[in-house]
Amino acid sequence: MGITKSNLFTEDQNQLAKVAKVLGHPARIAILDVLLTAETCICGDLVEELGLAQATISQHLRELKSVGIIQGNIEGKSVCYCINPEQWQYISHQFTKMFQRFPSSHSDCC
Amino acid sequence: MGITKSNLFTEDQNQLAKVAKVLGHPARIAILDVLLTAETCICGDLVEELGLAQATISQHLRELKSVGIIQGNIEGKSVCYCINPEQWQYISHQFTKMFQRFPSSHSDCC
DNA sequence: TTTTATAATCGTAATATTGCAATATATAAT
DNA sequence: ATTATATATTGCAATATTACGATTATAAAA
Repeated sequence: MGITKSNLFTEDQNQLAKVAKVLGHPARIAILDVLLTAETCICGDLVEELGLAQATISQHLRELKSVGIIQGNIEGKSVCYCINPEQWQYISHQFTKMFQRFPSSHSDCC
Repeated sequence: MGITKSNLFTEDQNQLAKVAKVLGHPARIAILDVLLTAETCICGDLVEELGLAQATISQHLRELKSVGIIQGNIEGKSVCYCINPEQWQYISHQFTKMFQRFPSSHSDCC
């Protein structure tokens, strides 16, 4: 086994899970933290900021790009990464929609 | 390797990533969907609703419980699962806080 | 007590993820 | 053209996850 049975679930469920999975690593949250904090877009300084090898950072960046939440633009011999505004909003909305389905005024159930 | 270097990151980053990781599987999103939809708390009907084996569902439930987002109460010989209101709110707030750090009126950067 | 029903746990195979060194690629500088 | 710098990709070892059959634990029912 070891393979997720995506066919059992809806498109929405698979998509939300995929984004959550990408957010499910502290290095990737840390990368987003850096991109959110820096007023200007940070490039490969990420390798110095976080204490991971260059190859590892590059891999995490690729995963973040895979769900479109960040984008990278080549700038000379380095690459400038930043949040992708549209996709950030979209993903934010998807999570918010789910969280809001549970009324905040809900007493304990079973 | 294969082991996440949690020591490199902040407590907040590790915690948010941990919750996101738990949400990062469609079966677990589907379980939350069921719990959000059912007006009353659903128990092991989850096994029938989703098409996964009982052992697999039980494992996913344990992971959801591990971050406190759901709770299970023994009811006779079955177990009633439901959303944990306080933790749901807390987790919702953590995600919202992160998403709101990026101003919605942000033009493309680099 | 024995049986039945429900859910958790154990053991295990298949697959995925994490991390890094080494290498490849691409652009800038000399 | 050669060298230096920055990033991506490849290959691989260690570890984690997914899924399920088999077993165990618990409690209701007979």
